[in-house]
Amino acid sequence: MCTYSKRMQVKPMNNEAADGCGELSVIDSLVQLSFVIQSILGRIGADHDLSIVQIRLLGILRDREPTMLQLARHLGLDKSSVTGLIDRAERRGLVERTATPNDRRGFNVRMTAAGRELVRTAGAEIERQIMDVAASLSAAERAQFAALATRLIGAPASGEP
Amino acid sequence: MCTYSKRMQVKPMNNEAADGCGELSVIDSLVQLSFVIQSILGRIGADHDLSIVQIRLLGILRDREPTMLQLARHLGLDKSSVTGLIDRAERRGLVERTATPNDRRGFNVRMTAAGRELVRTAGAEIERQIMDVAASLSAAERAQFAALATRLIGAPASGEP
DNA sequence: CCATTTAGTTTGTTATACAAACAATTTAGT
DNA sequence: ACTAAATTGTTTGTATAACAAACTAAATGG
Repeated sequence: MCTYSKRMQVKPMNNEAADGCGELSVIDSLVQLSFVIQSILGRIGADHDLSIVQIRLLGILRDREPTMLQLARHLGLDKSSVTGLIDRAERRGLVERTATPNDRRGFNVRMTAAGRELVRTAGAEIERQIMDVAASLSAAERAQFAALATRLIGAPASGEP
Repeated sequence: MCTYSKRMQVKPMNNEAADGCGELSVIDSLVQLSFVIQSILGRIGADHDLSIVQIRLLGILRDREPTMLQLARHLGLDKSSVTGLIDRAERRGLVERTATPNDRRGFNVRMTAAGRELVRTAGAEIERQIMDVAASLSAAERAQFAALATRLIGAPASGEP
């Protein structure tokens, strides 16, 4: 038997690895694939002292300057968690709080030049490593995969409105 | 432009959502998909007071009784981290340390009945929610997706031997 | 102009992860 | 057999991460 128990693992225990296991179910393949990708993100993040949440933060700030609360919503975190997240990022000079025009309470969060630089290099590494994974498919298959995955992502995911 | 900056986000900021964005690149689709899945795992885990690592732990223990060190390797954690992980799981009665036959230093870690019960219910919920996501594809497309994903997972992922 | 929201921070608690130092065993070398 | 070296886990100290509840300051609505 080779399905269920593998679902939660990044890598199978023995080296009767992915192939020795035949075709995975959609569910298993989705879960395992997510761990493979997250593990790449985590490893490259760690190389640059970035957690996955920080990587996501920088990704969001790439073309936006949201308020703390907007960040909290988009990251799915409590606002108090975002305070700490931004504190640490700001201490490292990756990000800065700027005053908002109309509201003297809130800030907008903006990425600094240093932050952009870091995103650029880390992003390139991530791109490279994921491309390595994707290289096991032909160009046509990759396109097909991307098309299917895009539709999967489009699904409401059983949460918010 | 709609590719790069979206890569690190779970959900796009505005609701010009996934569709409004056209086809994602393989890289973007992989990263986003991984966040969708991880978010499901995280949410259901949270419902049962389980972190994603704990979910993985229970998944591994489903059909194995590894030593602490084996667990550390398979989870990609330091051995000292595993001590804490197992301590907490043991305190909750999900897991227990058992003596190993030949080595008086080490233990094997075994899931308890309570642990199995929890895995069963949480696993079913995860399965359901991921199936909801997968439901946006036809059965044939799901099979196709699973086939492609299985091959992606088979790729060495640029780490260990 | 006061009552209520709203935006963020502070405080306290818990989980998580690592590294370095340590204890107890096992394994090797001779 | 007996010591030296390696292995298995735990402990200790530090940092990040996340939450919830209490709190401050500013905006909004009657």
